[in-house]
Amino acid sequence: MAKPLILGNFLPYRLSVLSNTISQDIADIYDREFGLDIRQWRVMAVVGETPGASASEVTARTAMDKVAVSRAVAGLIELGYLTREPSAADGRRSELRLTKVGQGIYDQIVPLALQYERDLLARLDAGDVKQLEALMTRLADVVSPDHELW
Amino acid sequence: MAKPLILGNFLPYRLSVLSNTISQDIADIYDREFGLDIRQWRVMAVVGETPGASASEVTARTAMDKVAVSRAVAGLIELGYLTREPSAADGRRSELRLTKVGQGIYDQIVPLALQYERDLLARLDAGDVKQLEALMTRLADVVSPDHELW
DNA sequence: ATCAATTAGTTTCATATGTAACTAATTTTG
DNA sequence: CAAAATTAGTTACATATGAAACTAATTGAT
Repeated sequence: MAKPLILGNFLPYRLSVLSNTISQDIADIYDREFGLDIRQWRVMAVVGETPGASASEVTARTAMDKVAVSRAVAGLIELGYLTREPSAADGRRSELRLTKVGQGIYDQIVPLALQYERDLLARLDAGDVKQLEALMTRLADVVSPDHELW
Repeated sequence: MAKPLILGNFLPYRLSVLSNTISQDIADIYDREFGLDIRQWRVMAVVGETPGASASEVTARTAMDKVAVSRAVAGLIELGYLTREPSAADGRRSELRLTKVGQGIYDQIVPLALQYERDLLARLDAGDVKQLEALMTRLADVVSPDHELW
């Protein structure tokens, strides 16, 4: 008989369930504490890292599509967490920056996110964490060998 | 200064991008070759493993919600890949089984899926694969310690 | 310099999705 | 055993999502 497929042992499935569970856990925190969805948070994370980034830079660095970025940005401006200024150098682009309020939110979320990550990794010892990161890097390289940003 | 958060180094983010990329790759294969979406395929995978399973068994074993299972089942019956018979023991349940045609599709997909997995893991040596599985199991146990099915 | 092609970003539209409400069958409680 | 509570599954509704069309600005080609 041919080799059977047990969904629960199938790596892509397990990875998907694991990742979705984690993403949902984190989404619940962001939503409960700050009323943000994951996409909005990702935009804030990039803009917080790189003030003045444009929407297309955010798109390139978040694996989000440009429509999703556009909507997340609109929502964040609406909330008063982001500003958008036309780029002097290129009239098509806008430069995104956190407002004072947005920076305050950002400064609160970052430690929460890092804490979540620490809690997650607390069950693994330091060597395992290194190993996990190496494995993920290699897998990411297999599935999207052209992408050098992550 | 507080520790910064670099999205591209943040494990939950990396996991999400990796998993979504893999899921999308696979979804493209199923869609192109058989016109199935991921949810339909997952239902077929469970029913193929466990003929006579009910929709709620599928729900429990796929991390899908019951509405998604209901719709996937309806689509598969429509396609002629699945049959639904009321359970003699419990009139609320239906027993799901692959049709001949559905079984033929299933028998074609399983090797494709396993091949994809093999290709993915081909870059890792056998010890790394074991390690990856162990790490995923431990992480899954951290994020959903109550779920014993995966 | 002008026209074509590309890029940034938004809007539109059709579909996908999840929550909640619902029906029907079963189990539990008293 | 009758009423209440639970469970299986579907339907309805409101929102989320992505593909494609669109506008505006820039770059490239001639």
